[in-house]
Amino acid sequence: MVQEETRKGPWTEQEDLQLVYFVSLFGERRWDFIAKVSGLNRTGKSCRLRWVNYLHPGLKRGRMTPQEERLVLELHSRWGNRWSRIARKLPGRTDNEIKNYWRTHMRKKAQERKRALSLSSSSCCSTSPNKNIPMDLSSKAKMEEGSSSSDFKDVKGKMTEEEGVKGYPMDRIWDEIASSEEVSSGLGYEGSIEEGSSFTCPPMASPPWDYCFDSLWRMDDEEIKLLVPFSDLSAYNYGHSREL
DNA sequence: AAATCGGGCAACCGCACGCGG
DNA sequence: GCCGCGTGCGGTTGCCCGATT
Repeated sequence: MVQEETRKGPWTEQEDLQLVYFVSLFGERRWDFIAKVSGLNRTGKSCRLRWVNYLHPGLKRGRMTPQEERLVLELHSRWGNRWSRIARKLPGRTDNEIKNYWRTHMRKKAQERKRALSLSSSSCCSTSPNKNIPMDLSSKAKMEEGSSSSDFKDVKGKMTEEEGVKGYPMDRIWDEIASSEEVSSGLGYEGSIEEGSSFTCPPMASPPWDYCFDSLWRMDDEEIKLLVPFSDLSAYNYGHSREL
């Protein structure tokens, strides 16, 4: 018998149902095993991803709240692109979701700044760069010029190879975009996010996290301490079914 | 009304890490 | 110590759909 080719692409409702059923039977582990016994012609990785990003019962749907947006900004300025780590601070949100949010958010910001730059460059000179825009303008301009039809991802790929070597790593650019955004939004994160500081942040509206019994959003002691101002600790006092 | 563009998001890929044999 | 396997993570791609022209 010829082995059927592994399926790729969007999941069907039937596949979702199958996956949910088998996960309920065997738990959130042994994804290869689940992929096999379920009869889904998917890889274990694909099953896991589908579960984590879409089918998990604790997932929150819909737009990010302003509180979540601020938190993402704050945590990204602290940790960089550690999406999974950031996601653990946002119960109900996945790393993928946050990553996507950040990308589009930053793309928007980059476009706005590009617009602002082109406006200011017509009336202003290059000798007195705006202090709120710490980025090397030539690098930035290059970066954005290269983005025909504003396809930022391509630019980013190039930056890591070309610009990055020249001493302007993409991460730094993203950080600077973010930090300038923080400054401009008057949030003044800089002082409060130092390691060991009090890390104050506006309290999040406490969502009904009680249903998050599983381990997607576990956190270690240090992280819990960090988060105490945000939400009632007891919300995280659920049983963990798996170790990390 | 049709074509084009851009944002949002789901999913894939490759690499790294941890663990057991 | 090495190897293979399972899993997690970050980066990237491609599709869908609403907005705009």
